[in-house]
Amino acid sequence: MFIELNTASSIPIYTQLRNQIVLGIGRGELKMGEHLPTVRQMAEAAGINVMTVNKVYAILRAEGFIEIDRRHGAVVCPRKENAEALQEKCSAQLELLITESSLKGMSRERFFAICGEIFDRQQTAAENAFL
Amino acid sequence: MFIELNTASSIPIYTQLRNQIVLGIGRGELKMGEHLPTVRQMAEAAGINVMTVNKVYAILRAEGFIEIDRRHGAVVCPRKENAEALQEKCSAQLELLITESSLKGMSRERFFAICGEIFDRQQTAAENAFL
DNA sequence: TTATTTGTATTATTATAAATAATACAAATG
DNA sequence: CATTTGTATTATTTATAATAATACAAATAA
Repeated sequence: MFIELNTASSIPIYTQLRNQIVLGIGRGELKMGEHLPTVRQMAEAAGINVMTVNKVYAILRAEGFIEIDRRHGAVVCPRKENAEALQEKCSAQLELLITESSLKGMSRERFFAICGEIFDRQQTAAENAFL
Repeated sequence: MFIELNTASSIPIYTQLRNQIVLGIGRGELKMGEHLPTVRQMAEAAGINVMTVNKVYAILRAEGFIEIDRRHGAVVCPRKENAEALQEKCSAQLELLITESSLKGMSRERFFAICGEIFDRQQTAAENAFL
């Protein structure tokens, strides 16, 4: 699980960290039931503050991507609670993304090809997660 | 061209306005060559500051979605300059979006169906733009 | 038991960004 | 000439991001 934060980016550190953990789950680098580093470990490894990491873990828990055990830290456990809310958010983002892409000349076929590649990668990752 | 800003949202006003204009172009509500309201008109209509609108127009120009004529205001004129840079940004966002969606139980078929609908809507919008 | 580690709550401080406000100015228009 | 355009400037207020230094209850391991 590589974490790489860009402090020069306009994207807040806690958002970058949140996104990379979600991507790590999707890629299968973080498997179901696996433990994340403790907030203090993660903070030291990433060179950021403990409370920033704590904020990220709290967000991921609220979003239903992890559960938090006091003693053993955060555990990867994707739940499907707020599924509808998050799917609506995704649809709205998709329209913006597709609009930007197609205005910049990306064809429908190329867009679908990129989506297909991403889905394929995640399917194999999900299969490996149960070995 | 409806502009609806949510000042209670965590998304900055200037980002909301920028996104809605881009979506308006994609939907064909803003046609090629059409004039946007002047910064002062837009500011009054949306109930926000002139400089906030100016910031949005400057961003849209830098992204290649509009051109700015000093006298007649902003003109819709999608260019394909920074196409590669923006397409890479889209790909990165897509991976995050697909990861979130599929972890929340959205199937590949459903995701592609949503994308297809959006593309269809934009194609008819683009056709109407040349009538 | 005792000592340690966990997530978390609290409070304060600094730095940055967002948004507004009040002007002012050059360029273009009528 | 007077007006309107985008834009530059400067200042101020507000909100957020991030760090920092503690502290504490709960759980674990000695």
